[in-house]
Amino acid sequence: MKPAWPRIVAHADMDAFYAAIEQLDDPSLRGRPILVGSPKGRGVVLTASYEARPYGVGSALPMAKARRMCPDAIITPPRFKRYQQVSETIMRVFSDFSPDVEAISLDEAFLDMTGSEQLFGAPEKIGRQIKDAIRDATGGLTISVGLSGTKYVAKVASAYQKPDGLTVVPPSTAKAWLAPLPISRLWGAGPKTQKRIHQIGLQTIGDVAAADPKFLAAKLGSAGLHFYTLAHGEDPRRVARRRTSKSIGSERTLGKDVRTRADIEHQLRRSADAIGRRLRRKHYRALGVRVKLKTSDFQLLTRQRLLDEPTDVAQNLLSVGVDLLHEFRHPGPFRLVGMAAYDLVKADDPVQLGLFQDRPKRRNLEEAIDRLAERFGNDVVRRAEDLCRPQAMQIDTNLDFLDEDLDETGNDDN
DNA sequence: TCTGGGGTCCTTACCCGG
DNA sequence: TCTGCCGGGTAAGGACCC
Repeated sequence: MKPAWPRIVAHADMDAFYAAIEQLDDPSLRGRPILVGSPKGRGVVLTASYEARPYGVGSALPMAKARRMCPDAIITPPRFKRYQQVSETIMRVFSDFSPDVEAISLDEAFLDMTGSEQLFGAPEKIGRQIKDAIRDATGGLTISVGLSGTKYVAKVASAYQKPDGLTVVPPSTAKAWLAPLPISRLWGAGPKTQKRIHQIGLQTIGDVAAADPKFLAAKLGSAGLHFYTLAHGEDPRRVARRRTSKSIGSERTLGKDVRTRADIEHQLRRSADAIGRRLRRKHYRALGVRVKLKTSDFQLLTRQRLLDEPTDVAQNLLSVGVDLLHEFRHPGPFRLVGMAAYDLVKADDPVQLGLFQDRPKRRNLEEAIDRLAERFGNDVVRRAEDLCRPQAMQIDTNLDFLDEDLDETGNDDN
């Protein structure tokens, strides 16, 4: 069988994930409008069931407002542990279809299906089988699937006929298929950017495709060229497994704004404890601490600092955080207090840990590995890493050869 | 009772050393 | 020695995504 498309990318996205799980677990909720989110406090709707959406409610809407718009809705607090469980189930299903699964969130992933037609048939058949497998594995949850030749088009396709949708866009027709869609379907263009694009007179993705790329770059910066590429149905990004986290944070919007140093420090301690626990569980250590305060008028302020030594101890994070508080000039009050650990190194990776003081070298190493992963696949690189680690420990004083490798492969990007 | 919490990436400003 | 320029690194903020 000859491959019909050069690449096959699937994007699979669960329908109203949290709300659908609540309805699955409690049959009395089925067919009724559900809002998942905290019923009290200053929260927002995390997910609205499809029965609630005709009332105009959806994700990110303040809960208080959503209740007014949809008074009959049943509000259920989120059960993230349960969602995590179901997520593991669906990710396992995805991995039955492809070794290259890129999880975007709990309920959404890209699957590189290139070369799997012998196994699963044509793209449409692949999509059907994914949908069926998810329904069987979860006990009835539905998923929407999009298939095309690039991540971007697959992503737009999966949203095209939600819920329970299946949309196949052959790469040869991708550009024409995208053309009539509104700017809001440009992945990466949020409210601010959409407004700017409208202001330069463009309404549809087709308008962006037809525009002069130099004009787009002048108006939107590097994002302009990116959108131009997407609008042509092109997207060089590969389906790639997430490697390592860049930061781990914990923040909380308080029921009541805080002003005193003691109250703020109390919140910081909560965050530091949570972050420390997650760092240790995931075997990370942090080399940077960032404190975040949001004023009552929604101004977001941050202060950060690099550490001398990597840590996963809450008390260490906290003492830096408390110290950083002195650098904020704003008198408050604050509605949110948060903290994040950044510049993470793997505690169980002696190479990374040994290099912790040499940030540039560490970054080079990470970049080089990413490039290799892109070229040869994640599994090959993982195995190579395992093989090389003991030897790398011996030569960790000199990793300049990696820079040379990067130069040689530098042309492959385009 | 009007605006979450988890992240990522990009831009800009500034400092510093060569 | 002074100045300008450049590039790297860090910090702060902003936009975006789910």
